[in-house]
Amino acid sequence: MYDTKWKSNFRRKLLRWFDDHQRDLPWREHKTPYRIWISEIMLQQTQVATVIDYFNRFTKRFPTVSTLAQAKQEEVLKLWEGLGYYRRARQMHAAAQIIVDQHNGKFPTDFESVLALPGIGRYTAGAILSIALDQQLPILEGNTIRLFARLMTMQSDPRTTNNQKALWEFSESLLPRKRCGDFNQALMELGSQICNPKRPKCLVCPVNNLCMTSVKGLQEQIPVASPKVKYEDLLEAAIVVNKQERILIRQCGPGERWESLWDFPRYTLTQEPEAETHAQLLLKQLKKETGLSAELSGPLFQMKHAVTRYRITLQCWKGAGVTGRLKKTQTPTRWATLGEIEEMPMSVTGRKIARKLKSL
DNA sequence: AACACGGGGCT
DNA sequence: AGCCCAGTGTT
Repeated sequence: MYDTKWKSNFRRKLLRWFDDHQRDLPWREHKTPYRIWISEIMLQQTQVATVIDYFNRFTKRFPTVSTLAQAKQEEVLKLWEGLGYYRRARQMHAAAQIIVDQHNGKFPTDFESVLALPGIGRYTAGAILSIALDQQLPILEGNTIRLFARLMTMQSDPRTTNNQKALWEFSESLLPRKRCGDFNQALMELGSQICNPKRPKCLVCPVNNLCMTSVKGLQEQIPVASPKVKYEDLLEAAIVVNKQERILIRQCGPGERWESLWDFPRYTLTQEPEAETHAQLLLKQLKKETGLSAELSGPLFQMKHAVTRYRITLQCWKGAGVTGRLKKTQTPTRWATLGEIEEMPMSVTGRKIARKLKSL
């Protein structure tokens, strides 16, 4: 079934389709390794539509490896604010400095060196070098997993180790000799525009007659779904502690969610006892961490959000009548005005709280 | 092999 | 309310 003739048909039809149907995307304008790198990191687990504005702002401010390498981490994170998976930004910044130090400021062009950079795994290394330099390297990610699973009529969970291995091999076996970058992009474009998860558009698919899943009508069965993650409900509280015009904020440390980002003092509440108890609990935590005493009026407002596998209800409290001196804390902590907070990289909920305060 | 890591778009 | 998204790194 996947003989030489099948493959050459597949390549030809896919590339022809791509020539006519590829979207205009900013990282497709000039395909340098640097620009493809930025786009690929941003696109990890993040949809194209979300990335476009971030990519344009980021490459405008940091057009080259060395401009990125020289930047303060705060500024890099600020441009990343809202994108999520902030480790991507920190690792990319670190990688830029490695490229300056160890590769003479030129983005490396051999697979092993690229793979060795922080934040770059097998997919991203292959994507950068194939798309920017047309190197013959396979890719495998969300779109292609689904596409290949259907082409192969894979009857078991494509995310198991064994099936991943088979999918990588399939991806490699499909590569054309030339136009590898276009080919890899075409695979992903087809996966996102035609071979989508729900109700794939097989009627207009350029390779529908090469796809046994389409021929047999098994689109809803393949790919086999992975076991689903269950959400856990969490109750958290954030405290807005005012002193004159300034508000207490802290920088999240290693091991915490939102590492390196700024946030309001935040605590997890075990269950939902009396509001009175919560207030006392929060005050005790605040005192313990910062040495500050305060009164609590609130909750001011509530918001719901989801991160990773948690559904979080966040109660925002307001502290008043602050006394005591801010002691040395485990993580950087400081008093900042709303104007200063605007300029700092914040967690998304921290940003929402700040905006809300501004409107009050 | 299982988890942690974010947030938003879409059904 | 789920599912999904141009994944990587750690345990």
